[in-house]
Amino acid sequence: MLKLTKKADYGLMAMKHLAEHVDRGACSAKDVAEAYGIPQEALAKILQRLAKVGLVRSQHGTHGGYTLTRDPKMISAFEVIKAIDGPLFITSCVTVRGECDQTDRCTIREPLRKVNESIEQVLKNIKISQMKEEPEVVHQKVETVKPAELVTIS
Amino acid sequence: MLKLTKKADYGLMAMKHLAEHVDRGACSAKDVAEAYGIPQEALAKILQRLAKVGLVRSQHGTHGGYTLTRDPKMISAFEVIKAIDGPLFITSCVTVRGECDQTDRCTIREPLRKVNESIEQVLKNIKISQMKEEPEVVHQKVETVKPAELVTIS
DNA sequence: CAAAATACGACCGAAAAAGTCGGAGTTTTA
DNA sequence: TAAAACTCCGACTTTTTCGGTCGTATTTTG
Repeated sequence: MLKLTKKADYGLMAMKHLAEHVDRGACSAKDVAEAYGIPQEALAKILQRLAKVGLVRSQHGTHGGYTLTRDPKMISAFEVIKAIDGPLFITSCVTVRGECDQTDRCTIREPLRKVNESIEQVLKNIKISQMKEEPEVVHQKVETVKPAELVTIS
Repeated sequence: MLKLTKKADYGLMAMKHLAEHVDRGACSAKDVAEAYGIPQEALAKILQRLAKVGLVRSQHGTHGGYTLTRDPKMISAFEVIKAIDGPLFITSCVTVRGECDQTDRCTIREPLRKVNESIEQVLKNIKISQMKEEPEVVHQKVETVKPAELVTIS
């Protein structure tokens, strides 16, 4: 629950790897897979999806592989995750159509949508270039819901 | 991916329902289930978990059911979700032991842990009493990671 | 005692996730 | 230029998780 898939995980690792090796030209799926102990074919499929949405460029043949198409400072974790796992929704109520598929009596749709937006914002703010161990933190404004004192029930 | 389970969804709906009917005494699982079109047995099991962790109090027998044990202003969505789905981790790398089970070569563990904390904070800040349609938003400080300009790779 | 409600565990089918296999396309090189 | 080496690409299978159901026992009320 509320967990990234391993594919998204792998994707982020791969993107970070590519970001660290921009000087060395293209990295093959095999290279990246071996570097982190990821099944090669699994990673290949992930990189294919990233290529499809244009986050990386693929190169066939000997010495081929994948390269970033953009500065890693300009690529957010959100983009990578979305490309691999599809649009993320915190709850089954919040679908692409903005509709609650099960019942129209669902009353928590809107507040959860706000939470969803907050999480999206967090993921959009972290970039591939920041994916290092022990990043420092700053205080930054993120949209969240009103404190309890201001909205009451019954 | 990054989605709440339906169980957690149901649990939040039920908690909100209980919060709106504190005056009417206990609500049975059947009542709540019928109100939102949720399978009764499924919801019962969820309410049992909430009872186990002390978020609601259960009452056997005729006119029995469940009641909140606390002011809904003091119950966060995080507590409810955690009770139902267990501790939430944004990635498979971040386990209870803080260890990456698959490989120690994982290099994105720490940044994702920070993201995880940010999301926890968002969920801790939203309370059951706020679970109404169209809540207004405010700007609030949430810990997030450093902007791209300040941390670079390679 | 009978009715109403919770408590608990086992079970099953469907859906999603994780991983595997064979094939197609490029580049290199002899 | 043709074969070999290397890589990407898409379909398929296995495994796990989720969602829901059923059955039985227990507790309380009328």
